[in-house]
Amino acid sequence: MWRSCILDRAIHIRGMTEARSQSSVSIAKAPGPGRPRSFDEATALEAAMNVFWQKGYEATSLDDLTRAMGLSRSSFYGAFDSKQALFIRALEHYSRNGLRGLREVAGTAQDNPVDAMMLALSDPEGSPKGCLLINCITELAPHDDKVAEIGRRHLEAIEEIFAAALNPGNPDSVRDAARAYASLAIGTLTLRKSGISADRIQETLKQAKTILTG
Amino acid sequence: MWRSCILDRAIHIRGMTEARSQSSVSIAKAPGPGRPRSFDEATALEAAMNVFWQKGYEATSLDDLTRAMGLSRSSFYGAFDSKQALFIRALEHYSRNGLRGLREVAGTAQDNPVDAMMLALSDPEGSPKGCLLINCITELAPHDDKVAEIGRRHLEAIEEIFAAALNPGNPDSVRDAARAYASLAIGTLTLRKSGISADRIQETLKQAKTILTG
DNA sequence: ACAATTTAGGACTGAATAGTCCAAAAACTG
DNA sequence: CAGTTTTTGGACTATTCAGTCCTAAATTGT
Repeated sequence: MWRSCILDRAIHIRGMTEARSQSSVSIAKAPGPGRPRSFDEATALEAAMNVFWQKGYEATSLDDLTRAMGLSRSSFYGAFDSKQALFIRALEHYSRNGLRGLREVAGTAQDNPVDAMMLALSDPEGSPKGCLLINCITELAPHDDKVAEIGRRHLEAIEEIFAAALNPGNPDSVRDAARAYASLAIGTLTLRKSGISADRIQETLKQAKTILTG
Repeated sequence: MWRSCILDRAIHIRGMTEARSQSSVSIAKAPGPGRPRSFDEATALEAAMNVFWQKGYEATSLDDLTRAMGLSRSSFYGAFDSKQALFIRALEHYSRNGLRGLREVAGTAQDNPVDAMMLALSDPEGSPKGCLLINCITELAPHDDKVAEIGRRHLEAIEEIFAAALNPGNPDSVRDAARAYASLAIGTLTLRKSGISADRIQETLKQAKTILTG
């Protein structure tokens, strides 16, 4: 459903048969008695994630969320405990999907995984929404330990994928280089957000590549 | 008064003789009749800037601002028209000071201006507050044209300084390389914000340098 | 069909928000 | 000193915020 930034290529796991669909985080609940939910939790989570992605955490109101998710306030608080808790779940969902997508990119383009990863991460084609997690690190990490930790883990995972692509035999030897590549990708996302055209980002990456490899 | 991120090394222009001190943006007002202000506008602006820098725009309340600036609400609205207007002035103040500091760094370290700029921009020593303008681009640029424009101009100016340092004779020929350096610096700020230690940032920059120059 | 159980709708709450207003005080000018 | 102008403190307002609560509706098991 949501494209842009290959880091988060959809996949959108629907329920296996019908109603057992659930967020990959929470354990599926017994069908039990009582009125069944009229919404899909995973879909709602994804809708919420997109709102956070577009507006940031502070600027997103509960009305924004319930509107986008198609939920009443009761259902919202019944399924997700609070704005904060939902936010954390959205971040984790994003990170999980993004890392899977990135590994897929690195694995598919075995001729030049680093270039493919740079292109996917900086996402020059997509809308300049940036990366949700980087947005949130910038907005919240200094004041929210949980966000900081999720962000740090996400970035470390990206570095690890870079390191494995740079030197599969001995990834530890290229940790700093991997971090440099990650920094470059992150920087281009910010440039893109400031309004610089996608073409220029592409040129910048190409240029960086020729400098980096001599 | 405010250190961290050399991009914004203070300088703190106080009034020339005594009371004529004023924000470098607004024109000094005639001393005229009436009760004089009990605060210095430039100092108050700087205090406000630091609050925005620490908390971001949305998370900063008017009480936060007036407390930090030492102003009553009346004085606040008398001197600055609104939270938004003050914010824009703070951003412009920051950009002006930061670019001056960066030019100074580039000019002083004539043996290796690029390295000096990278170090100053990524500011591994300072607290991980990041760069105010980059924070704001990430938080607001997609929804606020004015912020986007200030941010874009700031980044373009940084690129220009890099280009001049890379090839003083023909800066236009190294525009993309300059942008690559700027991206790298921006990326390290985000890494730093996520909690990665200053030492690792230094190592990453050193590594990037050896890759970049062969 | 009936009791048990869960969701849904939306009114409601208390706190926090940006911004306004006014009376009193403080300074300059004549 | 008197009059004018400006600043100041803080009370006030209208709106929005996240979160609660209660009633009605929908579904299950027996």
